[in-house]
Amino acid sequence: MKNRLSQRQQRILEFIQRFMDEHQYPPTVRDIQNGCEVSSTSVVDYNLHKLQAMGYLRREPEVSRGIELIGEGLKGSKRGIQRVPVMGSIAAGEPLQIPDAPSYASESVDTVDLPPFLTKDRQNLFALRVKGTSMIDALVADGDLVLIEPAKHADNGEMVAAWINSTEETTLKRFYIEGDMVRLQPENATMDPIMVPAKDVSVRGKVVGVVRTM
Amino acid sequence: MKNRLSQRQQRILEFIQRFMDEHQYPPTVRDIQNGCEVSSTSVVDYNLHKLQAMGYLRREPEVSRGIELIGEGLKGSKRGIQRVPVMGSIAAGEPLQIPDAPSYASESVDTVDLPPFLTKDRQNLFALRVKGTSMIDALVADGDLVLIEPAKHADNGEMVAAWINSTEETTLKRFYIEGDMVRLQPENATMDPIMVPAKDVSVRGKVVGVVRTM
DNA sequence: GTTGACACCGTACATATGGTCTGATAGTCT
DNA sequence: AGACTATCAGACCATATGTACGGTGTCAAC
Repeated sequence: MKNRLSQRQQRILEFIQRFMDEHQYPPTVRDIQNGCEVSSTSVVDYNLHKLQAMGYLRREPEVSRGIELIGEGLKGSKRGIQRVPVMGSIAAGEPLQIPDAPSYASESVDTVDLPPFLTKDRQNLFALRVKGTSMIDALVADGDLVLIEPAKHADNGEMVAAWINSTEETTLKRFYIEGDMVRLQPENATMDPIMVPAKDVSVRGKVVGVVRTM
Repeated sequence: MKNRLSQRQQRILEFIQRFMDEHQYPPTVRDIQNGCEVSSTSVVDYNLHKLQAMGYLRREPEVSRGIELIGEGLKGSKRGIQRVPVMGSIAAGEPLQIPDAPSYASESVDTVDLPPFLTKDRQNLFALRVKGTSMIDALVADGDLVLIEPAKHADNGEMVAAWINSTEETTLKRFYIEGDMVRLQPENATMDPIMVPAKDVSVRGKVVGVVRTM
C-alpha cells in the first residue's frame, strides 16, 4: 500500500477537517465533491476508501456522513478533549468533595474542557481554583486553576491537595513525611509549614497542571 | 414559550450529546427514535423543533444529521475548542515568526487545542514555550506555555512578547515606556532590565494565559 | 502493441433520512 | 361535558446520500 497522500487526498482530508470545524457534522460525499472541485462522487468515494485503508479515517457503511477521523487524520481536528469538574476552591477552608464517578451530569458543577496535552490520558482528574498565595513561590498564583490527579499517597516533595482532619480543610502544599508526622510546606517565604500527625492527614491528589488566565 | 424541558426532551438532548461523543457525527432522527425509545420519527422531529426554539440546538433543514448543539445544549458536549500554533520558544534568542493567517495546515507547526475559558473569543492567538527563568517572579516558569494575543501596542506594566531589533530576538518581559526609551523588565530579582530605544522594539503580543504541565 | 494497474469520470440505483399530513390521546381550563 | 392545547402515533413522500458499474486516459512493464 502506498503511504503517501496524493494531492487530491490531502485536499480531501483538509476539507473534511475544515468542514467539521465549521459545522459539527462531517461532510457528505457530495459536499466533498463540491468543496474539492471533484467531478464525480465516485472519485470521492474512491479516495475515501484509500484514506480509510491508509488509516486516516473510518467510515460507517451505509451511514450518511459516517466519516470519523482517526489517527493521523485527526491531526488538525479537535479530539481527545476531556471534561473535568471544577470542584471548588482550595486553601480556602471549605470542605472539598472528591468525585468518584464522573457524575457531573448534574449541571450544578462547573466544568472545564482540557486538551490532551494537559490531561495525558490520566483519568478522573478534577480541578481546583486556588485561593490565597501559599504556593506563590512554586509559581502558583491566587486564582490559578490547578489540575489534580486523584491519589491516596504522595512522595516527598510532591505538590498535593491534602485533607487535614483537625481543621477540616483541604490545602495545597508540598508534602513531606517526617517520621510519623507529615510536613505540609507552603511555598511562600512568609508562611510556616504545618506539621500534622500522619494519620490526621490524607492525600487527595497530586497537582499535574496549572492554568492561569489574564 | 415554555422554558422547561420535558422528560423526553431532556432525554433526547442527552442522547445527542452521548451519540456525538461516541461517534463524531450527530444522530439521525431515526437514531434518536431508537435510542430514546420513541415510537415515531415525527415525535422526534416535533421535539427537535421544540429544542431548537428553546435554543438548545440548531438544525440545517434537509440535511441529514444536520444537528448542531448550541448554547445550553452544548453543555455536556465538547465544543468551542480553539487550535493555536506553538510558534516556538521565547527568550531563547531565536527569531520568531508571527502567524498572519491561520496557515498551520502545514503539519510542520506544533499546535495545541485550548478550551474557550482560556481563549475567550480572542482571535489569532498563538503560544510560545518559555525558555529560561526571566519571568520567574511573575510566576512563569521555564517550560511553561504562554498564550499570546497579537498586539502592536501595550500599556505600561503588561507582559508582552517583544522583538528587539538590535539583538534580533524576541523576549518575554514586562513593558514600560519611559520617554522615548522602552524598559523591558524581567521579573527575576537577579536580572537587570533592558533599556532600548522605542523605535528598536516592537510589541508582538500580550500574554493572556499560562499553562504548565508536570 | 498488449496488458494491467491506477486515477478518474458520469450515471444510475437503492436506501437512508428529513419533513409532513392525519388522527389519536391525555391533560387543562371554563 | 366541551373546547383547547400539548404531545404522540403511524403512514407517506421527496430528497439526500452512499455505493455499484461501466467507461476513459495515462503510464510503465512485458
